[in-house]
Amino acid sequence: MSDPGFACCTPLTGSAMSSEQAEELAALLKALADPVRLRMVSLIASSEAGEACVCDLNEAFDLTQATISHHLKVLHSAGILDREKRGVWVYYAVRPAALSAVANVFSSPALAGASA
Amino acid sequence: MSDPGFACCTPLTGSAMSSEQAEELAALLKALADPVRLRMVSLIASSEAGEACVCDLNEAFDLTQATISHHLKVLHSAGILDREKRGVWVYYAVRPAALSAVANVFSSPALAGASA
DNA sequence: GGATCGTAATGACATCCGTCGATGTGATGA
DNA sequence: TCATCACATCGACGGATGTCATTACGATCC
Repeated sequence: MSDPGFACCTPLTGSAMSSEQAEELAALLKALADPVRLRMVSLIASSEAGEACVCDLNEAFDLTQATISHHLKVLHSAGILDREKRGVWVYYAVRPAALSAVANVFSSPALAGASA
Repeated sequence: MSDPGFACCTPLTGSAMSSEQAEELAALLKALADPVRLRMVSLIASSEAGEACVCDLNEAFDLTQATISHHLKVLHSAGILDREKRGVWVYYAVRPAALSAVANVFSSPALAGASA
């Protein structure tokens, strides 16, 4: 198609990121790409015990309890939050590995190209 | 309402992340939370010159040129890609600051809680 | 100047996502 | 046992998003 006989620009190294890896990372980012969920993770992570129960989050946001629960489920399903039921209350805690995985991807020289 | 008379769990430190900051970061993450766009950024960043023209990306993905252009526009609008027209072709280059900003947020102790 | 190529913009469509109200469920306490 | 509390789930609605076909624009070449 069009076959100009020469490359229009420098060739890409090709390795880059596999489709599979991109889908995985995209799922993780999609779970984080929401202001409410971002603040949820931030709140939980910055809490003293590193965890928070749903009742606190319910008061921290101007949203319905159903919506809060929905967002927590999204974050839990993505592997970003751990869920633990203690007595009547349910506590959520951030899984540091998930967040550091994101940090690693975007601080890698292949993507950031800063240190190169 | 309900006034239980005692906190059901440990209090949150409160500072965490502002709504404004959360919206900004969410916009950035939303632009990245797509497998195609993730691979685009990866391809561009891992190219020899750190940039790529649309024609290359057109061949790298099994998508319409219009869709490719759309994704590039999203990434450019989010401040992730720089756009430069040289002759007939348009070159896109990653803006390292945008990616390192994401890396910084998710490697900060307030969010990752790893070093605490 | 006209034809052709590379890219962007537009409009349409299907699907996904955030939010809500209502309901369900399990544990606690009177 | 029954009422209440904490949380999850369901169904629905409006808006955002990914994709395409088509059109428009600017640069290059003959």
